Amino acid sequence: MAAPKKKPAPAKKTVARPVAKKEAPRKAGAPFVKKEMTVEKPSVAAVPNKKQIQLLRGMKDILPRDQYYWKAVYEKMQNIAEDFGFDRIDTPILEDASLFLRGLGKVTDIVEKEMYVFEDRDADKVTLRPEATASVVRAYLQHGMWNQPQPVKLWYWGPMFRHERPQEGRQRQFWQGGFEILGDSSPVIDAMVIQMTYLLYTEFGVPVTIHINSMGMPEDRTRYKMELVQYYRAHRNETCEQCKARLMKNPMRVLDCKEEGCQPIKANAPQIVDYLSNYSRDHFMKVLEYLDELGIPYFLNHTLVRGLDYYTKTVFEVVTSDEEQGSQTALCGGGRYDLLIEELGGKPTPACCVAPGIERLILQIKKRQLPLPPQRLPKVYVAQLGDLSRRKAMVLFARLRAEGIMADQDFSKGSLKAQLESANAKKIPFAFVIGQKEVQEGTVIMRDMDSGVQETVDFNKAPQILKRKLGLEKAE
RNA sequence: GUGGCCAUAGUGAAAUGGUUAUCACGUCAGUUUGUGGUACUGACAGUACGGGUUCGAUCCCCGUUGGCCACCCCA
Repeated sequence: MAAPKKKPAPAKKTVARPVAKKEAPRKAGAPFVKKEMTVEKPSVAAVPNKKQIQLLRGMKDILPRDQYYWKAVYEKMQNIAEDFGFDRIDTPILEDASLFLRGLGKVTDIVEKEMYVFEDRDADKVTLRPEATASVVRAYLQHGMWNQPQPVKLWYWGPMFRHERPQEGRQRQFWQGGFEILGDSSPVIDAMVIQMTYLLYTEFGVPVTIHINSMGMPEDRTRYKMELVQYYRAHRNETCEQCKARLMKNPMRVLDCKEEGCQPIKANAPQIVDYLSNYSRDHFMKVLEYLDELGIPYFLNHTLVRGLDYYTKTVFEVVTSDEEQGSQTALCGGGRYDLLIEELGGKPTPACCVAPGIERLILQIKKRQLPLPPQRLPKVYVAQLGDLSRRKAMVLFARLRAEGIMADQDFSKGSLKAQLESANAKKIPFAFVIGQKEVQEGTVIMRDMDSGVQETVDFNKAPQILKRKLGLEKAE
C-alpha cells in the first residue's frame, strides 16, 4: 500500500527556497503562487516535515470501493438479527478498564498483552474495548434490563481494538457484529445463536465448519484440569516447553498446542466432555440435538478452548472450510457465559453470544468472488450546457428524485462531452440533455446511452416518460 | 509480543552509485464553446521518513515507520 499523496508541489517549492537568489522562470501552465505570502512568513511552514502522516499500525481506512461489501454484510447481519427478534444496541468504544479486567479474566491473552489501556486526562484508567460482550452486560445491568421480558436479545456492530501484530485479516482496529441473548439458560438459545451464525455465512455462500465444544461449569473444569495436569505431568518428558509453561498458568491451553511432538499426547489426553456434570452434559447434548434437527453440520472439537474466561458450557468457533485460505481461518467465535453477569455485579443470569469478525467475512466474500445484492445505481444522467440550462437541469434533477428515480449529474462541468463521458464511465443507461434550445422550447433530450438513440420530450413529462422507458411504471 | 520478507506517481510495473527516474492504467484539459465508449495531443503525480558511507545515494549500511508471512493467539 503506497503512501497517500504528498503536499502539492508548488507550495513546497515556494517555501523550500525563500531566499532564492534567482527565481527560475516558472513553467508555463504551472500554478502561480504569490511569493510574498510565503517569503514574508517563513515560520513553521518553512520547515517542511517530509514525514507523511499515515495510518497507525494495524488501522485501516474502509475506502469507498469497499463500502459495497460492508453494506452487504451489515444488512445481512441486521436482517438476521431482526428476523430473530433482536434489538440493536450501541455501546461506547471507551470503557472503564476494570470492566474487561473483571469480565474477561486477568490471565487471558487479550487482557495481558492486547488491550489498549491508558489513563485519560482525569487519570481514569480507560480501555478501548477489545470485544463487546462485557459492554453489553454492563449496559444490561446499568439499565435494569433484567426487568424486561427475558431473554433480552441484543445485537451490535462496531469497531474493537486489540494491540496485536497485524497481518491480513488481523488488525488492531477491527469490526465485529454480534448477537447476545441474556437471561435464558435453555440450550435452545445456544442452538439459535449458532443457527444465526450459520445463516450469516451460508447465505453469502461462504462454506464454514462449526467447531463446537463444552467447557462445562467451573466445577467441571476444575475436575477436568486436575486430570489433565496429572496426565500431562506423566508425559512431561514428551511435551514442548510451552506446554509445560501452559500447564502451570492456564492448563487447558495445552490443548491448543500445534507442536508436532505434542500431538500424540494431546490426542490421548482426557477430554472435558467426560468430566462434565450431568447438568452440563445434558445441556450440551440438547444443543447438539437441536443443531441436528436444524440440519446444521458441526464438528465436535474437544480441543476447542476459547481465550476468554467468561465462557461456560457451550463454546464454538466458525472456521473456513478450505484449508488453503491462510492462517486467519477463524471467522467468528462465541459461546455461553452463564457467570459473567454475576461476576459484573448482577444477579445470576445465564447468557449466550456470538461475534463474527466483519473483515474476515468480507475477505472470504472477496476471495471467493461471491455475488452480493445489486447496488443502487443511477438510472439517468442529467447533462446541461450553460448557466440557463443548468438551472433547468437542477429542477429536473430534483423532480427525478421526487419521483424516486435515481439520477446523477456533474453540474459544475461545462462541456457536454465531459458530462456524457462521465455518464458513460458510470454506465448510466439514460441521459437527459438540456441546452439553450431546449430551455426555450420547454423540452429536454432523452438519450439512450446504449444505442445512442435520442428523442426530444416535454420537460414536464420527462420523469414520467423515463419511468415508462425504464419499465418502472407497471401496466395497469 | 517473537522471528522472517518487503517498501519507486492514485494503481501495477521498469531502471540506475553520476545531468531531467521509464512505461502502462488512472485523473484533468484539449483535438468544432451541442453529444460518451475508439483514436490523437498535453498536463498532473513518485524513490516512506531520519541518519551514515561517498566527491556524489533512489540504489550500499543502520535506525524509524508501515505492509505482508510464520509463531503466539484469535476476529
